[in-house]
Amino acid sequence: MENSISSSEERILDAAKKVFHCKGYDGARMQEIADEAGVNKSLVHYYYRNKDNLFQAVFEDAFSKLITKLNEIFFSELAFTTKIETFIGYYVSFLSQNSYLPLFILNGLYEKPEQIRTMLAKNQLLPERLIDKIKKQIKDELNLEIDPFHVFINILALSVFPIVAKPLIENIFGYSDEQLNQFYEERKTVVPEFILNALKGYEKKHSY
Amino acid sequence: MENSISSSEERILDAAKKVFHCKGYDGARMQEIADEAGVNKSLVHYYYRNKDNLFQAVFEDAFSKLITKLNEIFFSELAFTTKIETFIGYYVSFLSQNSYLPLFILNGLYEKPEQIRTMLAKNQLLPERLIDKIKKQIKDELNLEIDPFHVFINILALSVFPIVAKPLIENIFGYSDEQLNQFYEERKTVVPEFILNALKGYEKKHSY
DNA sequence: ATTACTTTTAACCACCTGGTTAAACCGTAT
DNA sequence: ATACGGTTTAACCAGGTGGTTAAAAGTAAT
Repeated sequence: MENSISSSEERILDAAKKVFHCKGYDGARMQEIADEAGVNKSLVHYYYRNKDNLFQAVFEDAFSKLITKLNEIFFSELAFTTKIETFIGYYVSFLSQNSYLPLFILNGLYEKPEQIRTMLAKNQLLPERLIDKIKKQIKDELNLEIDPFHVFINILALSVFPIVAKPLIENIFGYSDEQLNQFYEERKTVVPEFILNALKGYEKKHSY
Repeated sequence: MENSISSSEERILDAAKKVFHCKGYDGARMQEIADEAGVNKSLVHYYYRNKDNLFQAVFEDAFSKLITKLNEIFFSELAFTTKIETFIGYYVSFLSQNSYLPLFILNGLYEKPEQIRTMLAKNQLLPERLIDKIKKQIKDELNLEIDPFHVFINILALSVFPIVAKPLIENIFGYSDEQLNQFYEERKTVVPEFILNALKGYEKKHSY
């Protein structure tokens, strides 16, 4: 019973993910989602009252998928350098296989920025703690004088941007799918190396 | 005469920029653009036959605005280290004052990636030359063994991502407008420092 | 078989969308 | 004055939009 009940509902959610991820909120059509799920359009409204509700379900799923793993890795007991390697390895892999996700999320955050904190609460996340953890590790393990927040954003930027800019890289430099995947594969080692090299530069005292 | 003719057309284009930048192609309404420009909707169709045309005009403007300056700086005769500082300083400034632009462009590239090369041609840009130039400078001036393409993407990532992720930073870390601007201001020095520190790590021989 | 319930559908609706058309407007040269 | 060119507008349209409704189909207990 539960299987057949949720089967339709799940198929609708899966269909909604496909369509919303690719076309965004405004570009998505309820009819297209219904077709993709192989059900009547009314059934979509039956399970998710309206477009907003359905979109939010899709968005929360995507957001928590990304943020949960991030949180998990950064709160683990790994050494900071290992942590960076682990994070980038995982994120570049996951994002390059779901390359539509980050842009989808960034767009959603622009449109409804107020709901971020609600979502953080739902996933029991406290960003301040995360920064504190990074700060402590940078100081205790590496003895660096650098703003941990900039480090965190840099790690994120170097991992996420190349995925978001996929069509740019693809077309400007005429990369094939294979070449692009190789490029992402390379980044799993290049980026951690790049970051750790950068951090070494802060071992001595610095002023800015 | 020319002033009054172009006045309407320009006001329409300006209005279209505002609306498309914020709401994207699908979210934008021709009526809203007309209202924003203070003209009848038919006049929008009179000057720009249809929505696609108008959007393309807006997109080309935004794209060339960003790519032209990038090209100019990277092809200048500055030393590579100065070049990085100049580029990041300019881009962070420009983008933080036009924070909707990069996401707008990235979305456009996802939707119509095939037109990138057309646009590059229009602006007389050859990406291969750009990478060659960077490659030569990295080798001649700094004697580094590192893939110049990754360096270029890293520079771009560290400059652009924090702008694209503005609502994330704003809301996750509860930054006010002032704090956010200060954060961007800091990045003008932090990011070049970070990159140059990273590059130093490649001065000796490396293998990967 | 009947009942009571959830799931699924076809038909429908009010509204909005991009786009068209034909007429009005306006400056200017004749 | 009027005829002519580009400019601007009101009115209109076909097709699509999210969403509703009421009836049908399925399911399980009695």
